Amino acid sequence: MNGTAKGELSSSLTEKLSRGNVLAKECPSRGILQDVTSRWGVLVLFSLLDGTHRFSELRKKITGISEKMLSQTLQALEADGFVLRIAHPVIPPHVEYRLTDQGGTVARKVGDLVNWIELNLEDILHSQKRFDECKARKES
Amino acid sequence: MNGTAKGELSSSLTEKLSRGNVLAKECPSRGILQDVTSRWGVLVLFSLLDGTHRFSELRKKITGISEKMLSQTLQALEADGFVLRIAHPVIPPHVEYRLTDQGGTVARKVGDLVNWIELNLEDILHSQKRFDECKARKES
DNA sequence: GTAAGTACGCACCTTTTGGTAAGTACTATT
DNA sequence: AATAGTACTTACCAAAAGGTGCGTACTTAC
Repeated sequence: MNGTAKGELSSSLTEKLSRGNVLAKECPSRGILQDVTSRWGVLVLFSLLDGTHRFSELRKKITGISEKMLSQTLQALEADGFVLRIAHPVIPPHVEYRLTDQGGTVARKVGDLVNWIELNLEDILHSQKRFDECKARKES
Repeated sequence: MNGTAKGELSSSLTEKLSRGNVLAKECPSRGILQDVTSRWGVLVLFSLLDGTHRFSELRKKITGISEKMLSQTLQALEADGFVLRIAHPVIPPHVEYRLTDQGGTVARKVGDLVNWIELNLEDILHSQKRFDECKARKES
């Protein structure tokens, strides 16, 4: 019921420099969020957490990603300033990708989430099964 | 070069109970991750961080979401055990949504990411502008 | 000389996601 | 008596995401 959307931080600190608001339809923060949380964006950030990788290394590491999607998401993350692209002018081409400082920060947050899901996977899968069975019973 | 993918945790702890691996194509953790990081999933979790909400409250809070998408993502999050749905058997219908314990944990991680992006939005937008200008110069 | 690897871009097509509008069943308000 | 609100679902359509295969330009290994 006060001016700020969430009670956690007081507006004096929060609104100093124009802060984004993802809950607002037109806010550009939604776009950034999508780059970071997109299907492949998450996995690329997560992969880059353990250091510099070449294009082909990422392709092998992230099973199932296509070249098109890999280059597309790398470009989006580069544009946002989360990933640094270093091209060595040699033949055959040699390009390296690594996280920027900002990228490291987001990647660690994303990695946190990913790790938690990986660890709690069994639990979650059980929940899903229970939910599905419950629904099936009601439909019969 | 050891058995585990990431060096952070030793395999003895990590692999005790079958842990997921998002980097593997067939791993069900990818599906869960998508529920959580989907366009609307993120925003629903984030919104529920400050307490129980009714359907129509969420709809108003998350600007731009359609009823269809809201109910769809709520159901996915409920199935995963992140959101609890409490239906009061009255007319007109009264349904409340809140985070489960597990849901609270993921939502806090998601919220962390969202807050960071909101706070650093200006910076990121500058990066994007620089990147676009750079690209435009090369194309001309 | 043929194949493979490097890091992509492009065109075409399919799949998934998401929006719109309508309907439901009932009540409370005007 | 008509309208709005509650929490949805369903059918239909548009838009976005994503996959496949091909091409590039050049080198190294077989």
